[in-house]
Amino acid sequence: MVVTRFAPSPTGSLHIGGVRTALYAFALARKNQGRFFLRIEDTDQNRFVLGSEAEIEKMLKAFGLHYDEKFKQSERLEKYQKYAKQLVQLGHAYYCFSTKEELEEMRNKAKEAGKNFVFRSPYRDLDVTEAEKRVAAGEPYVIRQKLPENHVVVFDDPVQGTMSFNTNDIDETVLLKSDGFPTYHLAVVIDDHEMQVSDVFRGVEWLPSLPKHVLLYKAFGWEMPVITHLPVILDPDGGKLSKRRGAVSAVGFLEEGYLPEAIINFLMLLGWSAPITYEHGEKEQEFFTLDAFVNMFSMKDLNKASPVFNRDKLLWFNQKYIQNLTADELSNKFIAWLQEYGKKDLDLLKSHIIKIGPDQLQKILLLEQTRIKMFSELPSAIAFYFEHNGGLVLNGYKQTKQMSDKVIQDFLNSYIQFLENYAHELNEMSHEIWETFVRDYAEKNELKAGSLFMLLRLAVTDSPFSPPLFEVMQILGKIEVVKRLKKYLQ
RNA sequence: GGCCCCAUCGUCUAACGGUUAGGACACAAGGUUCUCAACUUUGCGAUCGGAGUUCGAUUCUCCGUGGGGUCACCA
Repeated sequence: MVVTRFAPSPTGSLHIGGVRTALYAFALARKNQGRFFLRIEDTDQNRFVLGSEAEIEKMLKAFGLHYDEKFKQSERLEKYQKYAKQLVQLGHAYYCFSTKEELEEMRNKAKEAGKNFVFRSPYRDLDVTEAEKRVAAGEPYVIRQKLPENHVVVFDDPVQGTMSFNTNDIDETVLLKSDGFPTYHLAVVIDDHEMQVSDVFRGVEWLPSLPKHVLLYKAFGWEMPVITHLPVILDPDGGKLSKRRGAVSAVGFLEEGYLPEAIINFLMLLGWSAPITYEHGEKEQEFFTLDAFVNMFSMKDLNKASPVFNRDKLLWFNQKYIQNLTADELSNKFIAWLQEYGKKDLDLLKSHIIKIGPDQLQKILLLEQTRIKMFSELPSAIAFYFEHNGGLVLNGYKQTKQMSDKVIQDFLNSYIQFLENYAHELNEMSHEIWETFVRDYAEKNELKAGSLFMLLRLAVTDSPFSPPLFEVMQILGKIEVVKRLKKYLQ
């Protein structure tokens, strides 16, 4: 049975790269009707961040990456200690009494001398009973892995291919810390074995410590899972994805108003391509639902090179996903976003939205649907429906600068009259009647229709950019439109 | 610096050893249009360099160059 897991540590916000790792692990498990576990790697007491675990779970849920079971390493401490001691008995580990400070000094010396430092403890060949005596006497200690000398470890990775490492280049790493907690190296091996994990996905940053893990499996006599090292996601500026250009955490993207579906779709394509063949010149499919991805997923389509995180492309995906929302979805998701991630300064907007009701909100959002790329643009885009300043210089714009104040006043007056003479609400007026009025007026007065439209736009929306004017005015209603226009009457 | 890895348009990527090296994002120009968008058409644009192997290398091998990862009692 295929068993995969996602194993983040609760040391802060979940990185977007972590979501991608989880996505692949999830996909492999689901595709093969296997199991997908969440394992919280909380063995570092110093870096523990409260609330981090809850956030990880919340994100997995938001992205649709549902897990079958959850484990926590901190709840399994005795187990690690037991295995560490077993390793000592087997001669694959030893008690070490060197202090952190001593080690640091050795490293610094080697660095100054321009030499590479590969740690070999003075205690590695100490008699075990002797060592146990010192431990029993209360001396602080760690348990270190004992490596064979000049031994080549060969490993095969589905994505990275075959790699080999020499133990002479590798430190004898700590397996059990002096606080009794295991390090990652010990804990992963034990847990993956005990959870019967068949396939591991993790970042390439683990590659250098891979031989340690291989040797541990050997020492225990356990069968190894297939381990796949995923390339890191790079920043456009080089190096790891950095915060300078926007969010890097999963929540961060949700806060900015990206849809989980869009993010996950973008993430799929970052290092994976669909096994579909196309005709020469034919457009390729790049929209995939999670289910479609799971069905198509295969290790062989994973890429080895490190991709650069292209925010423009993500934004484009998000725009497309927003465009494809139904009116209900659009308003529901926006309201959910406002409630979940809307900051304090949006409280006023929230109350406005509640006041106008869902039908009116939907009309407003529909007009914005093709105009925004993420939800965070929406509050400022729709603010004009609720607040109106009316302080613009109407002929201060490219389309209106030819118009004198007199011309503007005349038009405003007759337009207001036109509205007031209309017996019903604007909803009942046809677009044609409205547009004909403006165009006829322009013609009679030798004006450009475009400049009149712009004039109205400026007066009604406080902005030279807005959704189609007539639809906006229909939403605002006759009374409100007239009120806004009258602010410009002298 | 040691060890490990990578290399196709600016970016994500496609291409049984044989293609005018394809698609997408971005960018530019045109169309549409009451503004901004959206939509649409077209354009720009790549096999890192050098040796091999081969009738023929983007594809295989080696060497350079460039980039990345990692060298904790962190994961």
